[in-house]
Amino acid sequence: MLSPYGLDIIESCLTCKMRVDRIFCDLNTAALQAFETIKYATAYPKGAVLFVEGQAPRGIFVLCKGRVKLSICATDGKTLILKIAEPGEVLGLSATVSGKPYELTAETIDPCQVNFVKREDFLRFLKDNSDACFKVAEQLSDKYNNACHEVRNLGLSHSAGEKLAKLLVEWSSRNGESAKVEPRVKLALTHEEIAQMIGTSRETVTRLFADLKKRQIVQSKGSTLLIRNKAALKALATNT
Amino acid sequence: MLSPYGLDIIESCLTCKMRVDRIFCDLNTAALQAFETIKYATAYPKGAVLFVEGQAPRGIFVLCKGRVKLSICATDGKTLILKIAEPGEVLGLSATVSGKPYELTAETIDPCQVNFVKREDFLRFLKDNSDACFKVAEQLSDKYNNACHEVRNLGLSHSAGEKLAKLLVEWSSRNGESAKVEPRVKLALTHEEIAQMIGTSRETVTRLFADLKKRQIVQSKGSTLLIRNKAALKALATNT
DNA sequence: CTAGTGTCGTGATGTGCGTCACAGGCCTAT
DNA sequence: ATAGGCCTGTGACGCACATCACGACACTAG
Repeated sequence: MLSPYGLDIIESCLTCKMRVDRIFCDLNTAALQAFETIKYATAYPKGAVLFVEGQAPRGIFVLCKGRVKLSICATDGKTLILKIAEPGEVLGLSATVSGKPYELTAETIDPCQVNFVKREDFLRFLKDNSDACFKVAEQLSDKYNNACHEVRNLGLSHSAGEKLAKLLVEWSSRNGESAKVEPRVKLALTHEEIAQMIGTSRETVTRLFADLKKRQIVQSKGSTLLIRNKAALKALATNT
Repeated sequence: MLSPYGLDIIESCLTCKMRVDRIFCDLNTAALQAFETIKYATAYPKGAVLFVEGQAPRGIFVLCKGRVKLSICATDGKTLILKIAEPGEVLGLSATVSGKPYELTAETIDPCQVNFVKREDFLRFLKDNSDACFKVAEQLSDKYNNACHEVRNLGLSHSAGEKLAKLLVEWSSRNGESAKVEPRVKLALTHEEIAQMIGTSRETVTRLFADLKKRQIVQSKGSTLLIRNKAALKALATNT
């Protein structure tokens, strides 16, 4: 089946291939079937907003395909991107559990497929499935962990360069850490967005990249970034 | 009973007076009794370290009395205080659930009474008590919420003054928001510690306070701080 | 009483980076 | 081909804040 946005739709969580270590995808069959009955499989185009920071929680969004940008935003429009969510992640979980407003804004940056579950349905589901409930706790722990890292990176860095180096190190180690080939990072974001991830200005990011290139630490090749000297990058990430 | 540190010990969670809206204190009796059997009631002097960031999780610490400073720390010794935990809070929860290392360091700043529960015992308890499991999810959501606020404050402020104002507004609204009396804040922390809470230097905090006093926005009276002009403070907290 | 330690207050100095301003490159639309 | 978007690159300028380096209290210990 093809969605309106040119996406192969994953029909059912029961047959979803990405079950390994995905939340809600490795539950027992009974729970999965219960989940099937309450979820709404939906598709979004690129640039769609799943929820906005401050809204009352409508429910959870299980991301099956595509990436979603999670950000917070100040009154003056200044934006901070917290993370780019990948398939398998559950969005809006903590707000849905606690009943407090969504803490962040979620916006698709690819065409996305999403399973939505209404809050009441989801809470009932949790009450009935203690396994799922425990999984939720685990997932929330992960999110908390993530947020702590974010705080650490933002709060304990001495310079913008350090933050950028940290980000690049993190990205490059996510994309398969094979010691042999030169690590490379797909730059899917603009300088503006990178700036928003490390809490600095676009111009500073541009300048920092220029500096890294001049010092032979990285080298850009189209839209991918080769990391020529990972040791130096790591030094920048911890030092200064 | 009196502890080694001059503390009245709360003997049992079954009779604990602070049950209202405290996690684990408003469970059903069966669950509470199960909890009783696995918890270790312990007491710590001021300055004791409950756990250190990076340690493998030993278990959870339910804070019953006293305050605990939660912080993260960079390799160079720079420290960021995330929050001061109050009685009723569960510390080390997310690490214990996920099995990942503690994200922060917890250090008592008062003599404290704490109920400790070993990780294996706690996980077993959660499997057997789905109510408790749900409460844990709620508590984790709260923590996540908190962390998001921290990120917002650190990442979206334009100046140190703005961050300090935010902190003061938050403190003053916690201490009973009675519109009539002039709001006041008990300054239980040194300038150094306040600096660590907003990610700036001690000298900057001192200068900011001097400035606030000169502008008649606050006024210090011993170790408490009167807020003479809350509107102006709030303006500083959002503006600039 | 004096020495020692922790906290606060304040000046001088340097710099990282935010901001403004503009120029050039690439892509789509018409 | 031309125009109008986005994006990247660079220079100039100024200021907020870190850092260093003091001196002044307050409090405890001996």
